[in-house]
Amino acid sequence: MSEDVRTAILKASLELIDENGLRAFSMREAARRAHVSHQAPYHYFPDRETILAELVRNGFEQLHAYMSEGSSAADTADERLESMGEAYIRFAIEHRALFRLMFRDEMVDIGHHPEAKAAADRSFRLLVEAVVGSNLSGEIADPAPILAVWSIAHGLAALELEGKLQHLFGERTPQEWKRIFSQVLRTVIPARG
Amino acid sequence: MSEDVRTAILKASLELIDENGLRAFSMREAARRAHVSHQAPYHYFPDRETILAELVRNGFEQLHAYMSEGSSAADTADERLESMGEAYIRFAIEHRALFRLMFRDEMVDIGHHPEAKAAADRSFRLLVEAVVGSNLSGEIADPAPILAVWSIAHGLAALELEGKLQHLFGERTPQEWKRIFSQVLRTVIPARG
DNA sequence: CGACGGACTTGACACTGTCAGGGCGCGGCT
DNA sequence: AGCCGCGCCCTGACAGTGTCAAGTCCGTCG
Repeated sequence: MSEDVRTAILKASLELIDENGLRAFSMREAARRAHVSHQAPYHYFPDRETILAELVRNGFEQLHAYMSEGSSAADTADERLESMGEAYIRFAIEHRALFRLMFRDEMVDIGHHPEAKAAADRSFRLLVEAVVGSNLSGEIADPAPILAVWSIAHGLAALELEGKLQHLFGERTPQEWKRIFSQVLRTVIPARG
Repeated sequence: MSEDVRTAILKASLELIDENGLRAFSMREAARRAHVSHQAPYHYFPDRETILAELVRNGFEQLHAYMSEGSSAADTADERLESMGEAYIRFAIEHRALFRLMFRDEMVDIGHHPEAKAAADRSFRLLVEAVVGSNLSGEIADPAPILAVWSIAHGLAALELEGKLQHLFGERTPQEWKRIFSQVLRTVIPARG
């Protein structure tokens, strides 16, 4: 039965940051929403950070799903990259607070939470494979193309989330994000097709 | 005399986040370091966010100085972009906590702090001019090149700060960052020189 | 001299994360 | 049957936080 309480706390925590941003989360408020005492969460998580780490893990698993779904429908290698970049940005926009949490070292030090780290690594590997073009898991010969794709997708997502882009252009649909991403990418990786 | 207290509070606040990260800042601790009571800061700033907004403003002015200094020593347009990108990343690495603060919407909503916003806009314009190649202040015809440069520099900086890159490669000197940035950029903007 | 207002103080409130120390019910052992 | 232990959850306390309210001192001006 106790799994109910555990999942209720996680659910409440996610709702809090989803609805009102990262600052809206607190252990006591999450406990309140789960209809338990303010100490009940400590039975399942040693501290606040571990609750957030669990959200981060779920987040990276969702991101993985977004990206692999996006890329699976693509034919060429270029289309795969475009779809993955668009999926990355779409995930960030659809889960703003969670995305921020996933990339906030001081809130969740991923080195202390192996399961979250593993999920993050799986997402990273998906991206590497899409760039390198095979499921090779050995050394990375030239990191520049990977960095290019990742930093563009992450940079666009971060700047958009922090409100630095919408005074340049207003709201954007996922379709438009895909175009923007691939346009930026092509400004960079031209001789591929 | 009272300007002393004001600057002492700002100095203490910056030291706090510099030394121990964003979470280390609190009004009361800053007041303690400035040897004033916990309410003295309220005489100069209406609330916590406004103190941080002042740090953000100084931060963007520093970033502007980094970038203009970097680009002034360059001859070609390409070199200018490389130097500005390197300066952007170098600033982020040398002022980790401050850089994060500057791009954290929920900590400092820049829309509520016109001076901070103005400083941010000046930095942005510097980048635009370096990309477009003139001091034109009219419409932006094609945003893709600007987005490319900005998102790559910002993406690299953000991923590095959040510890996502050093397991790929270890520490990097500014020289190496310049090479990485221009390499990534050239993977993207090839036919320029 | 006395009122005033700027610069700063002490005190309080509700909120937070976390430590300490309970209680209650159920399973297993003697 | 009686007791013990333990999983599960609770109440209580503590130091820390941001901010509101009210007070004190002191120089300036009428």
